Amino acid sequence: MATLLCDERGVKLTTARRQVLELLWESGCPTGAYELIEALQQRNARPVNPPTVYRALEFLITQGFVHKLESRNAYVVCIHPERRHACIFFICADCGVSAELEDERVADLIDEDANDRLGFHVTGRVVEVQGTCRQCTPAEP
Amino acid sequence: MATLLCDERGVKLTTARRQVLELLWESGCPTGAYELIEALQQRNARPVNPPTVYRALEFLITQGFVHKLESRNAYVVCIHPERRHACIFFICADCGVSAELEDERVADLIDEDANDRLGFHVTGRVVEVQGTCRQCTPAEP
DNA sequence: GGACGAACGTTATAACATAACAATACCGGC
DNA sequence: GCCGGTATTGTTATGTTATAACGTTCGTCC
Repeated sequence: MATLLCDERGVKLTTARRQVLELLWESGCPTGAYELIEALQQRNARPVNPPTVYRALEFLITQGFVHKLESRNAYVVCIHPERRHACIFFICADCGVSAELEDERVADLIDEDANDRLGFHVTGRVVEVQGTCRQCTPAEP
Repeated sequence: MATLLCDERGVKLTTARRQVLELLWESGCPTGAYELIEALQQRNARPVNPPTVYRALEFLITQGFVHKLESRNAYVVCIHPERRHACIFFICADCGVSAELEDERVADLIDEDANDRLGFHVTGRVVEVQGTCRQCTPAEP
């Protein structure tokens, strides 16, 4: 699917980029750059230097295939890369899994605050929520 | 003021902690830990190692006197440390200044999403907005 | 004044990220 | 084909942010 989107957009999903994206899909949760470097190293059976992975990540983020979780210094695949969106990340402190949710209302409130109260021109938003996911929260009595 | 709050809470605002807080007040904008190390070094005319500043920051954050801007790896004083609050940071990409705003509605929406859609138990929120502040935004015609 | 815990000093290193430049691959026109 | 320009990758080095581990000091309580 990323392949299709890249074709449409006239950009190239090269081997390195595709592999990093695959690794993030397989991982299923936020993953650090150096974990990716190691995984890529193993997959290709040869040394991989940081810039390789960081460049791939930069590309994938620009294309909207991957998000960076600022509060974790970790990277995670985007669940709907086909369109721009205002998303919120819920990151479980226990199991490490992150859930991505779209909520325009939050973005709208933020933009409203920015405009009305500060005269601030918004270009990007980071909304990350810490806590514990359903699986890791003991059931209520 | 921080002194008073610390007394009330039975915790100590030691010299190192007070100095870091002062430096952040004087700086007036988000400041990196290593900038603080350097500034503290100058102020005290002797070497300061990272743990000194990081420990002070940890304390100040715990007490609510300082926030960490995750998207910047920078630290900034809190404008109302006397109570817990749900705040949003607006960070100017141009001049680097950050504005802190309180908006319960955003926090409520996030908690609502967490509860209703994910069964996620929220313990903390990071809401940081990138953009340009009023001063740095050219006036509209 | 000794036991205890909190804070601090010191050294080393872990973890995250980018600069700079050389080498190579890809792709259009000729 | 092959040339030239551009995008991408390789490589080396280094910059930046943060913490581990352990010993020392300091204040306080009995």
